[in-house]
Amino acid sequence: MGRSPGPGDRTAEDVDEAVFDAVEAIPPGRVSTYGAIGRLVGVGPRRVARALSGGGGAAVPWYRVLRADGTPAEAVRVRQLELLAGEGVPLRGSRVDLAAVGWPDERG
DNA sequence: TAAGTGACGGCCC
DNA sequence: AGGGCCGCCACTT
Repeated sequence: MGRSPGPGDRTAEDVDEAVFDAVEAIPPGRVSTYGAIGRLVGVGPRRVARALSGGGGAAVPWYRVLRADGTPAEAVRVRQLELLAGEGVPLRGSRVDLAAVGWPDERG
């Protein structure tokens, strides 16, 4: 008892669940980043990637999560760009314009 | 126990 | 704009 609260308090499953929940909150046609989701959930970006790599279910729009620079993860790049295009997400070359469709909108 | 790996991010050149 | 380097963190070997 008496141990200070920390990230380790949540089980791995709880963290995964929190990540999935945050990703499901991304509106259609908008996108987010591993770092942004991580900040919402309270974990690092690599932990977010780890959670998404495990699947999470068909209800989780994993393809709406990109790298900080708007580029998709290499491992799923083709499929991701395909799905994003299907939602009408505007692409600048091979990267998404986070300033335009990024979520949450962090501009003041 | 140590070393390697990966759906990352930020800084520097 | 593009590419390299290092730091992070949890998991695997």
